[in-house]
Amino acid sequence: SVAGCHIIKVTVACRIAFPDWAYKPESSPGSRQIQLWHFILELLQKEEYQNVIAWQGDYGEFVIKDPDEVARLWGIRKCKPHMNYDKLSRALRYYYNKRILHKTKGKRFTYKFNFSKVVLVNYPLLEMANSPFLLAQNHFNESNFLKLFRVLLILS
DNA sequence: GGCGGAAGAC
DNA sequence: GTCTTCCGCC
Repeated sequence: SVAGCHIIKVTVACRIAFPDWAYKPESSPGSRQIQLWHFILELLQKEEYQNVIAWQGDYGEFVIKDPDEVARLWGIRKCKPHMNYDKLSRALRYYYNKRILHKTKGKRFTYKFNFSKVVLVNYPLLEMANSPFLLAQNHFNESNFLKLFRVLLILS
C-alpha cells in the first residue's frame, strides 16, 4: 500500500495501482455479500442495461436512467423486495465520505466514481503494450476505464 | 431530487 | 462495517 493506493500484481509482467477503497482482500469479513458499488459496475458493464444505467459525460460519470429499475434489480440481488431509489440513493450518499463516489451537481441521477488515482504501474503485458490499456498518469478514456474494471472485477 | 442524522438489521 | 429504513429539511 503506497500513498492511499494498493498495488496489485496481476501477472508477473503487469502491476496495477488503484485506490484503497477498490481493494478488498478475500479474507476480509463481509466480502461474501455484494456491495452496491460492485453491483453498479456490474450493471454498467452489461450493454443490456444501457437504458437503465450507463456511462455518460465525464470519465467515471454515470447516469441512472431508470431509478426504479435499478432499485428493483438491487432489491432482487439483496433479497430486499421493498428497495426503492430513495433507499438506494441513501446508500450511494454514504459513499461520499468514503470517497468512492460523489454527486455530479446539477445533473439528475448522475454520480461519478473517484478514479483520478487509478494508474498503471510499470509496463503491461506485451500484447497490451500498444493497446488503449496503457493509461496516462491521471487520466484515461472510457474505453480504458471499462477495460481496467474488467480486471478489477476479476480481482474482487 | 438531494442531503445527512438516527436507529437498526445482519 | 455496509447497508436498510425512515424522515425532517432544503
